[in-house]
Amino acid sequence: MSKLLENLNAEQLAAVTLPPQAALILAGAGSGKTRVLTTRIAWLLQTGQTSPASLLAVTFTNKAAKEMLLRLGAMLPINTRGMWIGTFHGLCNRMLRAHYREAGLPQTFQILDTSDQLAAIKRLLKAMNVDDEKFPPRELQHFINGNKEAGYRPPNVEAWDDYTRQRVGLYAEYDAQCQREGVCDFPELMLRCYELLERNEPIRRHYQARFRHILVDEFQDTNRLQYLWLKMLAAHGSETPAAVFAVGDDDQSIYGFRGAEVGNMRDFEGEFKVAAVIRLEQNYRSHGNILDAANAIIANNSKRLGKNLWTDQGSGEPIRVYQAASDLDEARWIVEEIQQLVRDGASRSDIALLYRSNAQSRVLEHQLFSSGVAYKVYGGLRFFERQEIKHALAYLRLLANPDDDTAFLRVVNFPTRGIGARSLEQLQDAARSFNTSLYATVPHLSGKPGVAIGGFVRMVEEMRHVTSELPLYEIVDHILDTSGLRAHYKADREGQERLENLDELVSAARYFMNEADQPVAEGEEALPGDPLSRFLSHASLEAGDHQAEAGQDAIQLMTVHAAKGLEFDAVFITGVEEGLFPHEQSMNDLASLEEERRLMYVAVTRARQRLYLTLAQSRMLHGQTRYAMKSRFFDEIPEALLKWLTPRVQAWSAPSRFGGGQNAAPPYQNESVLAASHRSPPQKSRDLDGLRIGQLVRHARFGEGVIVAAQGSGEDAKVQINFGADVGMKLLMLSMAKLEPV
DNA sequence: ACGTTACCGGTTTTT
DNA sequence: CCGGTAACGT
Repeated sequence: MSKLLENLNAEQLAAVTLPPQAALILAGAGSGKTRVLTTRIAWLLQTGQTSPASLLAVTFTNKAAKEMLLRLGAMLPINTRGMWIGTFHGLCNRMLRAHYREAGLPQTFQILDTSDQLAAIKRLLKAMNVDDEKFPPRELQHFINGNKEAGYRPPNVEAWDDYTRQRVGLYAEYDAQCQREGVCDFPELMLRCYELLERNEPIRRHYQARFRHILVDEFQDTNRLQYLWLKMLAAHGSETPAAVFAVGDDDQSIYGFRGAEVGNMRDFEGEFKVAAVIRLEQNYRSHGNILDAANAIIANNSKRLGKNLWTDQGSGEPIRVYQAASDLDEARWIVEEIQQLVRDGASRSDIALLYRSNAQSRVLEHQLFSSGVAYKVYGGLRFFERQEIKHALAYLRLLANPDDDTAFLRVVNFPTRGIGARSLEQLQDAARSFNTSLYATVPHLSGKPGVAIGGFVRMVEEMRHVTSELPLYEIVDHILDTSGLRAHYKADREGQERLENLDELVSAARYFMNEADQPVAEGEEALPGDPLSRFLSHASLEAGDHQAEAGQDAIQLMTVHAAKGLEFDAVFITGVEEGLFPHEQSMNDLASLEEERRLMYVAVTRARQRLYLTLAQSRMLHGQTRYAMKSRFFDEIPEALLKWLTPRVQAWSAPSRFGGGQNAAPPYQNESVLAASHRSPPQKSRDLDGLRIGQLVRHARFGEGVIVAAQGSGEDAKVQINFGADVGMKLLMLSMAKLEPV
């Protein structure tokens, strides 16, 4: 046991060894959060305070759950298989499969991912003849999910206006459709599970008596429904509540936009009567200057639970700032800097390029590519989301649950088998009048459509018959051939990769049987459901890696959101500009501005040794050049921590070019401690009082603005300046206006 | 049934 | 600017 607790600092030790009671651990970035969580579990088990079966640990992502299991397995000689450690949705799915009857679901209910759900909503609107201009499917999806995640069924939604009442009606229709088809969307898994516990006393009592310790990771990301679910499962308010051990960081709450409620932390502290909040503030990741900057930034937020990171590693290097003339120059400079770092011995995979929005990656990628620097972009299409994989899964879904209309429509005519829109319309009308699923309606269909679609149904029936006794991977292999999917992609000269992915699906099924879903050993708890249903759940709940093909040593490109939880030796935060970071759609109200600030805090705290902040004075966005001012976050970092690598700009502006046009980007000098690059000065140059296009200036009356264009020369020189939303665009005489470069 | 063209819209994202 | 979708034409 002592070995387990070795090398923990005082706060970590206190957290790990807390008595069984509600606990809130405020774990700052890089403070050993995962370590505390897993050591806590190991300690509870090793000291015999609890058994693997009476413990539940919940995370947000599969990655985090896997990590926890892995580390736990390394700490203790126990079999972690069968333990209730997983994501919120994964655990709910497990419970619903075990009690599908009580939950009012078919045994083989299928899970709709976000795009399936959208398709289902579109189909509903069409069937009900609802104008999708008035009720945009995406908006409706957001409405439905938002309500589910707040715990509201249609009757509970407060609808004061007509429009909302109509949307509530559609919400109800949508739920009815899902029920008819035997499918659950993601929030439905949570809500249905919550209601199961709420309404079924024996089941509720069973789990409440069973789980004596509940551990929650990333508590700041929980939504209202997840909070209620935890409260229910923990038998909050009863004589014998479970001990909930919640770990989180309010300063890293960056998912408010998708329903996360940081307020849950405060509520938890109050409602669960947390005796002592433990703060993990010692950071083992970053050098002092980086932490000082992070602390200084986040200190500007109100409503914090309060926390200050510190390190004993020393201040380290200053934070390097580079202000480029354009997004292209920014990218170029970064790539040069990276090449220098690599020459100095840095490993590419320890360098990250972070950005606020995905659109920014394009220029960076282009520059990396043309310089021959290996890089990896995170956040693309995932394996189980690929078109060909979704098609194959749709056949499998029909085998498991023929009432799944989403799956039916996806493949009834793919590969093409002469079933057109008109036939399907007829089928959908008939299904509506019979109130049966499409599949079940087919036998009632007469005429030519009946024959064509009947053929499809017979094919699926045949598949089901032939595969009924086969192991999972052979089922998958079989449907790929019988459905004609393989043949289809084989005939397509661009289908090679898709074919390979289909083969990969067979491998995934084989792997799933062998590894992820082994038959249970003696005394272990069996996972509910048949192998096929389990595999399909797995595919929906764990859509696969974010196309990060491992192996090659490459620069890591990702959004700041995607970087949460990761760390790198060197981090470049790019596009640190007003309007981009903070994003313009989040600059205007305090709550979202504070989320942007937390995002910046997350970004900064990713760096171990070296942090770069870069920005560009002009940037191509949505097809037009935009000029931005430096981000307000710069003003929140003590000047002494920053090292500006951009020298004071000397105006190198030729009148002929100054007026805009193709070559409006002003030349500049570049002087980096690391990568001194030499660019030839322009042929014609002229000092315009230290001003140039893209330059940020201050005007006595109008405040700060950006020079957008200029015209004329000498006495007649005029500059056009954008002073932001309040003042707007101004054309000023250069000789009259007193402009100060900022 | 499938290809072409016109339009729109455009943070962040896991399950 | 660029991708995704919808409507249109063959």
